[in-house]
Amino acid sequence: MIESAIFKALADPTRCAIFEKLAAGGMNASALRQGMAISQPAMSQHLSVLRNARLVREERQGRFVHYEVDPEGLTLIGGWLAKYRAYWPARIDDLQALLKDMDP
Amino acid sequence: MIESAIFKALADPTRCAIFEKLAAGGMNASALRQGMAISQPAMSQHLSVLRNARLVREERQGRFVHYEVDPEGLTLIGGWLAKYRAYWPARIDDLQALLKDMDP
DNA sequence: TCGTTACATAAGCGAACACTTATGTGATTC
DNA sequence: GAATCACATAAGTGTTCGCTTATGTAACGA
Repeated sequence: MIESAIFKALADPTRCAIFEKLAAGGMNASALRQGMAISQPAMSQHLSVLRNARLVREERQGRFVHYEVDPEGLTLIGGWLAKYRAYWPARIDDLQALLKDMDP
Repeated sequence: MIESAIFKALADPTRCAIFEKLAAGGMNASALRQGMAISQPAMSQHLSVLRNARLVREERQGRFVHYEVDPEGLTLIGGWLAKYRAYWPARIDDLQALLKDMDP
């Protein structure tokens, strides 16, 4: 099942934090480690999982690798969520308000 | 981290399938097992995980327990997704169209 | 009350997971 | 071309996960 793969990628708190950090701005793997008690191989493995889930994408920049949020993963989750819109609460308006609040 | 808990609940393909089945209509645990090669304790454990993640809620009906989708979990995912709306693709309109398509 | 039904919980086991240390690979600098 | 830096990969290990069988509990019917 494809959908469970992307959820599995987000099932780990460390990967959630990495993704959240990247959402605040793309950066390379070393910069990501700053302030996170995590080894270099662990970070590399987490990024690999996030990349396979299409939550993150990479771009070689010399000897650095720039990582950033891949909108594709978020779209996949959005699509999954949309399948169950019938069960969204009446508070869906609240959610839309939240969406507006999140606008830059 | 709270958000990773709900993703962990959906990280298992079997639980994904259970949730999807419940989304098509609430039913009891025995009915859920129909057509799914899964033992009774396994089903019970999966439902427990989904319930703790607020993806599913239960209601005692005699000696049956009726399970149904809990909108709360979907709202939590929606809230998580909303945090990263800045990274939603320009195709967000496509998603909204998809949302409309999903309307009953 | 006795048996059955519907479900939950306990305990144990193999597989997957997240981490570690060690090593490999590719790009820059000297 | 040698050393170094940024990162990936390999191999090993403790923990977690999802399953199993066995047992417990609550509700119903005879």
